[in-house]
Amino acid sequence: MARNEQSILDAASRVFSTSGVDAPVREVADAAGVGMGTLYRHFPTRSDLMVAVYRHQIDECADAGPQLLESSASPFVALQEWVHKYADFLTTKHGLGNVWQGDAAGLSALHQLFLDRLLPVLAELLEAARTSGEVAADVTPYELLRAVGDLVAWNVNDPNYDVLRIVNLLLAGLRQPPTT
Amino acid sequence: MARNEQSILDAASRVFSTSGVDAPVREVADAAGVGMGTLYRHFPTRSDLMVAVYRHQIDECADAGPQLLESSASPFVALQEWVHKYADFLTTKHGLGNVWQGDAAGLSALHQLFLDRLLPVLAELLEAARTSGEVAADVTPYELLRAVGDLVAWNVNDPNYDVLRIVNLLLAGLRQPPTT
DNA sequence: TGCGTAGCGGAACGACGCTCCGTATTGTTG
DNA sequence: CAACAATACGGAGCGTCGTTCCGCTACGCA
Repeated sequence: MARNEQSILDAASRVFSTSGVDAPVREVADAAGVGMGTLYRHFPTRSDLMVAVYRHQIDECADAGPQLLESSASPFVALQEWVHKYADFLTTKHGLGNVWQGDAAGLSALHQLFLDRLLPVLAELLEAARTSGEVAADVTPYELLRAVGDLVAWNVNDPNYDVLRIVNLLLAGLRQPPTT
Repeated sequence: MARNEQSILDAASRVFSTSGVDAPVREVADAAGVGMGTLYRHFPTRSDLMVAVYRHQIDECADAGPQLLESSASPFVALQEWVHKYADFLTTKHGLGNVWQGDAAGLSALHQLFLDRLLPVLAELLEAARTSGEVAADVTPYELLRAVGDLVAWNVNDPNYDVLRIVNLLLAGLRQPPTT
C-alpha cells in the first residue's frame, strides 16, 4: 500500500523530469509498474500527483524567504534573490505554467499549494522592501507571484527569450512609483 | 464554397466570444451548420481558424503602432499605449495565451501571425523610445512582446490580478538600465 | 478450508483535434 | 436532356488525454 505510493512517487518524478511535466498519467503508472486504478486511489487527480512530487521543492523555496531576508544586503536584494529562486524552480519544470491558469486543467491542488506556501513568503519580502523604501510600486504579492509565474512558466528553452532578463525588468519596475 | 467559409467564420467568432477561445472545433462546425470535413477543408487546423477570425484585429493593432508614434507626446508614451492596446486585445480573448506556448497545441499559424505582424511594430516603437533616451533596459522586441503576452494572456477576470498594473510595472522597468 | 474484504489492474468512457471515405451536388459534355 | 466526371460535403472514426469503474486476486481470520 504505502509501498506502492512510494514507487508511484519515484516513477512520477523520474517521468516528469525526463518526459516533461505534461507526461501522460499512464506513463507514470507504467513506469511504476502499477495499474491506473492503483495510481488514482493514491492520487485522485493529476494535480495531486504533482503536488506530492513537488511539495518538497516548494517548501524549500518557501523556507528560503526569511533566510534571504536576514542574510541579504537589503530587503530588495532578498526579494530579488527569492524571485530568482522561484523563477528557477518554475523554469526547470517546463509546462508548470498551467498552475496559474486558474480553474482549468485540474491543477487546482497545485495552485492551492503555491498560494498557501509561497504567497505569505513573498508578501513578507515585498512588505520589507516597501518599508525600506526600495519598492514604490503598487502591487499585491499575489499579482507579483502570478506575474513572475506567467513570465517564466512557458519558457521552452527559447534562446531568444532570456527569462532572467525579463524577470529583472519586472523587478526594476517595482522601484518606481505607480504611473497613471 | 465561399458561402460556407463565411458562415464558418461567422460561427467561429460567435462561438469563440461566447464559449471562449478554447471552444471545441466541433462546436464551431455545429454552429455553422456544417460538417467537420467542410470546416477542416477550409481551415486545416484549429490555428488557421483562429488566424482567420483574429487577423483583422491583429492588423488593426499593428497599424496603430506607427500612428501612435506620430500622435503621442513621446516615443515612450506611444510604446506604452501600443502595449496597452495589445494587452487589451489579448485580455478580451481569454485563453489566447497558448500562442506563446511554442510548438504545442497546434497554434503555430497564429504564433507566426503575431511574429509577422506585431513584432516589427513593437521593434520600431522600442527602438524609437530607446533613441529618445526613455528606454535604458536591455530587452529585445521579441522578449517584450512575449512577456506582455504571457503576463496578460491567462487572465481569467481575476479581481485580484490587475493586468494593466502589472503591464505598467514591466514598462516602468524599461526605463532603468540593466542590473547584473 | 472456506469466505469476506481490501487492494489491484486495466478496459472503458467522454472530450479533444484531426482524418477519411461514402454520398450528394454541382457542372460539363455528347 | 441525360450521362458522367469533378468537386463539395457530412459525420463516423482514430489516437490521445484524464478519469472512472468493475471484476478479480490475495490475504486475514474463523
